Amino acid sequence: MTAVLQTGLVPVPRDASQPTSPIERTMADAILARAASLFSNRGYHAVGIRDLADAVGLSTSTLYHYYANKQDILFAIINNFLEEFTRRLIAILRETGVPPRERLEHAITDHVTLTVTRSEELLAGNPVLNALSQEQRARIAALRRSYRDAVRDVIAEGVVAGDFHVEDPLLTAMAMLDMLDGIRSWYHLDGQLDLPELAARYRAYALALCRSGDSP
Amino acid sequence: MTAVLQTGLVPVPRDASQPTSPIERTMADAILARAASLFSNRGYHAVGIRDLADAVGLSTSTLYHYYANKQDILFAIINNFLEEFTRRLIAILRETGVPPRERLEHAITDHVTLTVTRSEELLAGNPVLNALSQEQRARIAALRRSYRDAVRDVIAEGVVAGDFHVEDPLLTAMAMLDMLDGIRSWYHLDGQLDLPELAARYRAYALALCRSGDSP
DNA sequence: GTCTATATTGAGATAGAC
DNA sequence: GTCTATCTCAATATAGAC
Repeated sequence: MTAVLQTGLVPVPRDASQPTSPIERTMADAILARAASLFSNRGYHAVGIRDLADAVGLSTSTLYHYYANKQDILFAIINNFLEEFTRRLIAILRETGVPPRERLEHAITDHVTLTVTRSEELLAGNPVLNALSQEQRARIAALRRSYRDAVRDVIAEGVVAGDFHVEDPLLTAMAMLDMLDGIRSWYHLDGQLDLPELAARYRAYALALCRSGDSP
Repeated sequence: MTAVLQTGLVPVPRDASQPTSPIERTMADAILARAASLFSNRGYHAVGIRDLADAVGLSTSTLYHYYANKQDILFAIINNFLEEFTRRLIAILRETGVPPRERLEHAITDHVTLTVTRSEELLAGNPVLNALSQEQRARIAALRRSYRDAVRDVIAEGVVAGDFHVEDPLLTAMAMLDMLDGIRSWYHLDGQLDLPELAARYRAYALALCRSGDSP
């Protein structure tokens, strides 16, 4: 089988002085996209190099032209997504001139939306991380930690502002993120609950957590 | 190496008319215990049959005397734990003569405690489930569903009693369980937060979720 | 950049004796 | 019930030509 992806994806011949040619960039990205889909549906270990090659219409050797090994493909998927995710969410959480409560609500909305719309790239569940190298895991952990801390900070600011009441903003942040991360394991777009409604419910849940110190 | 586990584990010679002899029961359980530990620490796929055999001091052949394959060992661990877990938790959630709110609080306490004290057996994270057969997955899913529904019911009862205020008790239950399940991925007993305190915090979070319909 | 063909390893599982 | 020895096969990865 010839490379089915190549056909529509080569836009224009381009300057070859760049380290990575446009077509290679595109192909590399296509590999990631297909791999994300397969890993997400069948699980990382259940997907072989041959499955990946078939899915993009390449031979296994050619796959190795783009990525050194299967592990690197997994890492690229997780890291690419998490970099974008973290950057976006932290920007929201730290937006100046917006009260903490609103920043948190925006963040929840975005988090839920990204979780639902890009669930295939969301492979950062603990068990697959075992397949990564120590350095790779450390990188992922650092990204997640920076996001978690940003959530903690916005909660703490809300407490200072008198809007929130919690004992331990970090623990509250972790509970909140676990709650949000769980969505990916059961939510399907074709269900009864549409995305805006889902996000609205989770905004309410998140705010409730931020006021868990209120009740007796 | 001889079977290190055998020594202390054979209590008394017993009637052999039973399908499973006492020693076999004990050995089978010992295999599960070691396997749970290995799977939990290194991940199911990263642990080989030989690792398992070494850990219990048996040859691989002898392992296959107790379990038909690796998959069945995984299933036995998950299913045994989840059966006990579900039975206990549902009993708490349905205790008669106790108001919904208290039942929920007891359940959270037990859930958190079991999560922390028996984390090795808690392998029911989505990715490993892929390694099971369809029937096995269905069994696990049924157990989890029955627990989830019991939580939903106690929330709904609390709403009727006027103690809780939520739009959708099922969704609230799912958010709550995801929040609780997340604990296992980051909590370690040697941390600053001890178990009673952790449980107390999560009781407060759970109650807050049950009143998420209060706030504006 | 892509292929065909193949090397290599390590896994799960089994045979058959004791 | 337990062992030693081995089978079988699939998976990752590579060699080398085009």
